[in-house]
Amino acid sequence: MRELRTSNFRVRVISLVSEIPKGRVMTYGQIATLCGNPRAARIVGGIAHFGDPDIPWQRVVNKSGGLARGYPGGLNGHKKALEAEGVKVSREYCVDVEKILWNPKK
DNA sequence: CGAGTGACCGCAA
DNA sequence: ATTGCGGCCACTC
Repeated sequence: MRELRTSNFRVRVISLVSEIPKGRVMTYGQIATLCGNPRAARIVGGIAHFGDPDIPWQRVVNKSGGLARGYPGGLNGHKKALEAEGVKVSREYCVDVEKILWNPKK
């Protein structure tokens, strides 16, 4: 079933991130890995930067649990967005990734 | 079609 | 412990 290669990767990432429940976050590396490309973590961020208004990219953080660098508004905007979702963000823009890391397979 | 860029990750000094 | 560099794949222009 690889006929839909129309940016299959992008569709996969979007679908995955789009299914992240409120109060939970995922790391770029994990998303990329679940997508089938553990080295495509950059692509995930790239797709987010290009635009996908239907996707809560705010729930996507890096492996360090830190917020994205190029988020519109800065880390403070991203932090606010996560807190609005019920995610506890440290003042250093770090989330309890070990606590709220969401696993779709589970 | 080709080239450049990127919201990352991992390792090395 | 901290900082710097490269690599990888996909997306856009």
